[in-house]
Amino acid sequence: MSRNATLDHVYAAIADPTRRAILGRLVRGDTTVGDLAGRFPMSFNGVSKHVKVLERAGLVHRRVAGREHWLTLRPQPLGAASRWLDTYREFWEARLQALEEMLVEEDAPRKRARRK
Amino acid sequence: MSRNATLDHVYAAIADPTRRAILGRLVRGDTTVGDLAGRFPMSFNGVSKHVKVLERAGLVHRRVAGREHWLTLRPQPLGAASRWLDTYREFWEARLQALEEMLVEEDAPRKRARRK
DNA sequence: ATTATATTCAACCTGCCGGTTGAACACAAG
DNA sequence: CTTGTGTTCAACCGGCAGGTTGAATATAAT
Repeated sequence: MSRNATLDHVYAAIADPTRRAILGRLVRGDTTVGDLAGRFPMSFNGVSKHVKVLERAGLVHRRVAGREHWLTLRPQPLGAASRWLDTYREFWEARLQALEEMLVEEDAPRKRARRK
Repeated sequence: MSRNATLDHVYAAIADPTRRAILGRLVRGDTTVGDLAGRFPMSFNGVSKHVKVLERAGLVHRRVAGREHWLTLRPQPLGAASRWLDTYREFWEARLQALEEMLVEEDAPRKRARRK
């Protein structure tokens, strides 16, 4: 339950394109809030809030250095998120649904006719 | 851009524990809205809304049969979600961050002292 | 000391989310 | 045709999310 709360936060965090873009920048190295703010069509405070959401989800670590706040990617929670998705991997990989539909809509009528 | 909108919907959909539980039920076979409604401490309409969110994200397909609505898991969008996460896999697997921190907080002071 | 820079905090707005209730609709069964 | 069942639709509510602005805070530069 408390673990699920974290999973909630992580998925909610990466559901926003701005925040995914921030992670995309952070994966190439640490940076500051101000640097990020310059990269998005949004107020400084808007970006600052997004960073806070990522922090709450455990995806970003903040290190205060003088008046600048340096941000580091913390990718581990993404590992947990990916592991939950893995439960379903076999299902989308096999794509049994699509195959089954083809059978239902094309072959099945023939099969039924044959059985009769 | 239009693909990202889908990714937004998928992550937002699986950020809710009730919806993850619905997917967990659906992976074991098709079922109806009413059946799902019986499984959660929530009104029928509450569950119905969650199903609609999953549908919008392309994770559930609805087939109307008489007065019942049968739901099928559509796992493909989870594949897209997982693929985006894969970009970060190497980072959380290597866990270079944790190692680096240990160095910074333990060895680095000694190193600095030695250099002086 | 004053000014400029990097940032958060607080308040506010709009709109969506999770949830409820009550009505309406569609179909099945008597 | 009437009644019961499975479901959506519409309206509403409290709260949170994404965004803005304005002020406050802390540090650096002059």
